[in-house]
Amino acid sequence: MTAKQQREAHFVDGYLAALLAQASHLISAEFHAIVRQHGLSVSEWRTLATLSDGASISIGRLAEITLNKQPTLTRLLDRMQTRAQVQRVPHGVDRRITLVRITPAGLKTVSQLIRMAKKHEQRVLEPFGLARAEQLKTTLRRMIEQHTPPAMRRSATGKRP
Amino acid sequence: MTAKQQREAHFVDGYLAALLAQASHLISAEFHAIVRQHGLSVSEWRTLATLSDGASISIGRLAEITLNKQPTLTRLLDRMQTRAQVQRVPHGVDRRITLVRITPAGLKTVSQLIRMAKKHEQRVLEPFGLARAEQLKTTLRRMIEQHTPPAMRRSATGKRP
DNA sequence: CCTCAATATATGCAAAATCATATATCAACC
DNA sequence: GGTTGATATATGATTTTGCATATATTGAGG
Repeated sequence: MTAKQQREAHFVDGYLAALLAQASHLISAEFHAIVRQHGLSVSEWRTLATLSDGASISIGRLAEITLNKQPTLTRLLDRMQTRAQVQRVPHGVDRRITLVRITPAGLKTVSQLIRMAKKHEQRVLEPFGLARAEQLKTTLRRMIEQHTPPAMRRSATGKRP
Repeated sequence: MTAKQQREAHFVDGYLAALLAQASHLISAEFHAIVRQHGLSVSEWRTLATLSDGASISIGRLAEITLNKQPTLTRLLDRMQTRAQVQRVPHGVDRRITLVRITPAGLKTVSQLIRMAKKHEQRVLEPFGLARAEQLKTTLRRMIEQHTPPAMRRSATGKRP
């Protein structure tokens, strides 16, 4: 071991981006096993969870929330539409926009999963206590807000399609 | 808006896994733009950063750290080996294991990036202050530890190849 | 109106990821 | 030392991703 490595732990061990990615990956992986059992991919689960409140939302905005590139999501939606989990709905005012909404079938699938996700989250956060858990979420939310590019803030929720 | 949605914010807005994924994605995305400019994909950057301390490490372990599936990493390493950024090295004792180590060329590329990554991290954490930043990292580390499956703990560091 | 830059989604195609499984090796047991 | 189950990596076949770009629509100016 070199002198440098004695003074300082290995780069990746303390690097925030690496910690965030690892934590996100590990926490999600546990639940994603369940998601797969219900016949959904991770992106499909994120998509249905995002749409679970029943609101219509543009494809572009949906891509941002579900962390997909737009062409990827377009094709994902094609597949989900085939399985009747989501529907494309034209935007009433701006015809460039295609809105997406969940179908009853999709909602049925995702409702179960959301209940399980909440339980899983509780188990994950339990050892930290409520205060620390809230603090973590607050910090993450602040970080998200600070690093959301301005172009992304114009939300296309499509309340009036 | 239904009664339920009045009482309680939309599921994904408060869901820990979603917050972690969003934060991880946004923070990383900023730096990944720089990574791309240096001709590396995100997985390649993670791989080189992990190997940057010069130690040899098994392909399986490397896949865990870089959040890749094993077949994906095998093919990624093929490409990186072609570009002489990494080398495969046989394990001296267990011939099932193939160790990977960084080459001088790979190290040169990644060293620059690591310096920039550290500066980027500083900028990200600055608004939170040192105490809160450390607290965040501590919480993430605890979470990672608690959720690392036992099978993953047997580290194949390959100190004596 | 007409043009033109900006925006939103879709698509062709090449590259990459992934599942299932093959191959090779090890370790424990008889 | 031969058999068997476990472990580590590679590979074939297929699906998915994503870059670059096409298509469609809007909005602002002239």
